[in-house]
Amino acid sequence: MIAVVGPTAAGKSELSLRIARELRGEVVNADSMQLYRGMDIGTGKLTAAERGGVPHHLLDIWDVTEPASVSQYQRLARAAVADILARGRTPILVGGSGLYVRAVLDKLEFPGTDPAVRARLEAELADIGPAALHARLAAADPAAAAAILRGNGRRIVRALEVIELSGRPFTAALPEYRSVLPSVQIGLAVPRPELDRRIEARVRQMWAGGLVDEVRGLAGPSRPGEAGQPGTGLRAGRTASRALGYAQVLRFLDGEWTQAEAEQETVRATRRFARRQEAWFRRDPRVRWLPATDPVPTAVALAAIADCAGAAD
RNA sequence: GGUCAGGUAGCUCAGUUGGUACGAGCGUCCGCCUGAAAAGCGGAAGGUCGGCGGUUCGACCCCGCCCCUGACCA
Repeated sequence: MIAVVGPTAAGKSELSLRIARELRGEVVNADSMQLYRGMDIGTGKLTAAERGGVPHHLLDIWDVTEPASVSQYQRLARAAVADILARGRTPILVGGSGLYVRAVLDKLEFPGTDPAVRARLEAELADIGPAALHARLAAADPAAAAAILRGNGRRIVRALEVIELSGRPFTAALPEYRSVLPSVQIGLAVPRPELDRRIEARVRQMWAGGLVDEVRGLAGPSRPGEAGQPGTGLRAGRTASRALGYAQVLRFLDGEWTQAEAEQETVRATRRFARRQEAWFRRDPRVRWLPATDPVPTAVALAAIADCAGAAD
């Protein structure tokens, strides 16, 4: 299979469409936020028309109120890939969510989770603070404690949860990159200044293109502070409400920020995100990087794919 | 022309009764990342403290002049 990765605004979607047409491929989404129904403008989701007949899988599978789950995504995405392969077509995994890409491509297994245990640990975190929990983790699983920074409450909680549920240490170290099936990863590289420009332009386009209305619609009628009925829509979503653009529009709607501030914040946050994406993919030695020229020549991409395919692991 | 306030990290600003700038936030760069990952966490690099001269053992903090910015008065 083929994967197209890279930072936001690099042109992954556009390139994947052309590759799909050339190779009789079908796209499998690996963008954590495009998994949400109704989150279209802000996630840069291609419209049905833009997809131009190329089948897309794993878009719009979750309601904005549902928390995301890499594990569930992994199951569904792998099933989609298997199905595509079974039909003799080429799966093209496209997205900028590093963990999600690896969940599909690599030998990754996620230990279980339990809402009750999770809730209890999170309450403790809020109560006792990350340092205390980290100390407990150190006693239970020294290796995990060493790998997780003492300030990272989120990961400490998860580690403790896994230990409690499995009765075994939380194996935090995921060293080698082992693919479960032959694959080629194409990364789109954009020079920083250019990337920053693209991001700003993209964000402005989203705001001009109706992002505020989209968020308003997803947020539903209830507003915090207003008569009861706490979050029925986007605000109730632990994951979706934090998405780039959406979180900022929400704060604008709440009067916390002016529209201009929210927009600027979105640009800033997106740039930070793009750097994290680059860092994530950069360390994967299997990624074959191509300069993300405005349109990446289809021939160049295909040549890179063919070149890598021979040595695919 | 005069008065007052201010000129300290790329930006916004703290700070020192004169003794190596404890700076902070943001930005930048880098790293981490196993069921929230567009999230979460961490590290680093950046300053001749506006310029010149003076006082002093020693000045970013005192004095003088100059330059710049803002407000106000004429």
